[in-house]
Amino acid sequence: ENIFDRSRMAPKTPIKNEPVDLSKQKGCTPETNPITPVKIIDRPQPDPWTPTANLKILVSAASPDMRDREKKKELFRPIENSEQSDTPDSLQYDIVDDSTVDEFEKQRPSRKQKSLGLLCQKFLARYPNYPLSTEKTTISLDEVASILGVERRRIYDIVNVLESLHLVSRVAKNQYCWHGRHNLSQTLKMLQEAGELQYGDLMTSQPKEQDLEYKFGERKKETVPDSLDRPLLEFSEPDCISASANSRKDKSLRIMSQKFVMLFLVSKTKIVTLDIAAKILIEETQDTVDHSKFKTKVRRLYDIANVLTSLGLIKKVHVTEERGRKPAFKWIGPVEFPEKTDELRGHSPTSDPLPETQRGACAQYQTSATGKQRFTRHSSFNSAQPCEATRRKVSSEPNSPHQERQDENCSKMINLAAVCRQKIEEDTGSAKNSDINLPFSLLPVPGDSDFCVNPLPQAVFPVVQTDVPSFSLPVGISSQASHPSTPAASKTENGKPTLVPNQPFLCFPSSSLFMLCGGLQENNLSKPLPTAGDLANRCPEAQAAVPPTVCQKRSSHKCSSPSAPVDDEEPAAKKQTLEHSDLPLSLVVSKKPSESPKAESSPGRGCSAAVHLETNHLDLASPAATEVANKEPTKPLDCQEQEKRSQNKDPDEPSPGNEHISKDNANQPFQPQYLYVQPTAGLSSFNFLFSANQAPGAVSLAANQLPSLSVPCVMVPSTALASFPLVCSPPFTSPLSPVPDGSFSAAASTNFSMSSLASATPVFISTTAVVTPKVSPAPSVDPQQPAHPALHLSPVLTRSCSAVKLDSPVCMGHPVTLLKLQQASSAPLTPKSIRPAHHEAFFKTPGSLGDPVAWKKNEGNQTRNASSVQRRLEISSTSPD
DNA sequence: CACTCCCGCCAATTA
DNA sequence: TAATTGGCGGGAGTG
Repeated sequence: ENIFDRSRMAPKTPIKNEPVDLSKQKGCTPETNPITPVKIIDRPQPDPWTPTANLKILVSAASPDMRDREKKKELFRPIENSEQSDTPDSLQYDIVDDSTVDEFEKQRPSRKQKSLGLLCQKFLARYPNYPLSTEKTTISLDEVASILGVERRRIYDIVNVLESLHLVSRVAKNQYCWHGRHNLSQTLKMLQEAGELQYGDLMTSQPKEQDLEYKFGERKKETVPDSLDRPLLEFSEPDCISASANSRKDKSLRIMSQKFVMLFLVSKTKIVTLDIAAKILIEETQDTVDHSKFKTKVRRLYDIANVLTSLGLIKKVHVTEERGRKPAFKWIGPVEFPEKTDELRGHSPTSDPLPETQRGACAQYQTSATGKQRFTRHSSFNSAQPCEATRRKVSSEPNSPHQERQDENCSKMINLAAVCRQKIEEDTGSAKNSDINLPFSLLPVPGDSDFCVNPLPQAVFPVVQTDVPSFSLPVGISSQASHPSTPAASKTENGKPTLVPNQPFLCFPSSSLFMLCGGLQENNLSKPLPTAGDLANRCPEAQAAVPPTVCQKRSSHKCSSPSAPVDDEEPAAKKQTLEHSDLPLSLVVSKKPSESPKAESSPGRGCSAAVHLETNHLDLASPAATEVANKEPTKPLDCQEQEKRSQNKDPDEPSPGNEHISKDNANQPFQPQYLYVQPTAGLSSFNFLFSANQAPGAVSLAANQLPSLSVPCVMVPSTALASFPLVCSPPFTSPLSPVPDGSFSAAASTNFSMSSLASATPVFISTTAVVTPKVSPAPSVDPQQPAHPALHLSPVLTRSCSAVKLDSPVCMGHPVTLLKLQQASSAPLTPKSIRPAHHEAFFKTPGSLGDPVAWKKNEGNQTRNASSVQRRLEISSTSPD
């Protein structure tokens, strides 16, 4: 601390600048340090002020290796840091900028500055949310501690929590492996499931947490106690089997963290008060609850909460109960994945996705995106696991061979998705945690897909048909789609895309394609949609309340995908509803959350994908959908999702351009259509593509004119994509027949719209976005190529697309680019796709600039702190603005 | 005063 | 035995 003082005095100014000082400090530090044993001395002080710079110096001195690492890290930081955004506004650009921060903080290291939350942010800033699979980042505790200028003990606190969520795994002594959030959704899902088993009764049964508390008190012991640790462990480390030795570790922060998260996931309100959590946790551990224990537990919970807050998974709120006001935390992370998917899933059995695979896939994809290697590393994650295994135990590996295959195929998609997510998240994340963070998760998607699958396939097509006469195939497609419903089978089958030659539709391998939704706003509206009605009923409020325009705007902005769903009459309503719900969501737990009632799955998704699905269901569903819809879960989900979306979106945001578009769209018959393809079961990680329905609008192309087709989104399962080429036939005259690869489906879809429109261009754009897919090998069917696979689809498309879109895609290298592209497309259509926006973004092609704007707005509004990357994207994409 | 939660002692584990 | 992990709770900072 003494050191700090000095640093304060003099160094307060940005530290970085002056290495010299640092060096000096070093010398000093040892002396000063004497107090603490060895380690402490070196690093402690310097850090505080200019954590990074000083630390680095110190570190470098300490070991060359560290230096190198640090350098590397630094390089990354700017890009990766998006996370930071959440917290410190200033930080956004560079974490590195400690200097900036320092200025504020320099003055004195107040306690806040030393907070675990802040420390965690710094920590997280050093690593990408969605690291490319290729490189594993290893984390050296000593190094990090020195860099961050804290004692190791603190790093343990952070790492333990992160580990509980599988964001990192311990490889060896002092060595941790950074995984990022690729598996987060999966992990959360697991936790949710586990939580339901353990706490479900309590949480669910009780309307309010308060009640829960009471109940907990009663039940705690019963339900929780024994199982707690074990299950948790398992959850936490699905991969790894339960920890071998439970000893102390079991009860530690790691477990507590998981349990704590479980409580959120199980809670309807998504709000958990500290005292309740403490009680529950204590119970688990022990029956006797000493006051002291309680206090200790609460302390730990604060520690955990700080880390989770830094991750953007929860935020602090106050719950006012009868008793009084209590400190509590609200879950603002994704919620959907787990639950209900099962129901839907029935079909897609498999999907158990292996986190690993997903990861690998993602990584692969990314690489591919980069344009380089593709699949080079599936294993990366796997390897990671081993690490964990070493540490703890190895787990059984669920993975089956097929999964791997899928992985490959899917991986592409997944990667895209992952990339998109990252981008999105980054973008949004900074601004807003809640929605942003995990919008898509590979996992969730699958689940969604599942839902969708049943109803969707058929429904979708029909819808399309309704909307666009041109689509002759829809039916056929739908049939195909239905097949896919069974994931496993499909895979084997895959490869064969069903093509409908002239059809506007895309054909996916049965397995691959789940849903296609077309939303026609107006037109569709007219349609009788049983499902929609149902949906609407469910969320009647929303429907009524939400002004269409608004929704559209949002949708356009945010995500095409969501919007797309909206397109359909119902969807819009839903969206609206969602919005409403979302908006209302307030700290107060009870109220809104309740709405989402069960949204079991819904919430989380965050993923646009999920949304899509839902929407799709609704829309598509009309026929089948209704049935599906009937399923309670689905509905709620939809609602929730919508809500989420809505949340994400700000109604206000309206990007001018987008708005226009959206309006136009609204006016126009556009129908956003989504195509959702689900990967085979194996995919658990899914891929989805969205085509932006928005595209039409977004594109500005004449999209407005073109209203006829807009295929908002296409989601394709990775597998589908990869293995099967999707075929899109040009709906209309324009024959797009060419089929984009699965990956492209989105593109293809867009194309349709485009084609129909005549202004193929926009569509193409989307395609371009798709381009990334090319990464994937697509076995395909399509002639398309790697280079511009999607483009090939239609001649027209090819031209425009290839030329234009592709180029834009150039950006591809980074996910960011992709996003932008997507964004562009999105704008117009969907009324609200709040969340979806993300998705949209993905899908959106550069061409549709308008959308990007929307995005920007959305994100920008939402997140002030868009990460640098985000900004970049936005900027580039947003040019329109 | 209550809420947070930093800090670091010191025990359990591990190398 | 030394080092690493990490439980734990005193007590300080904040409002």
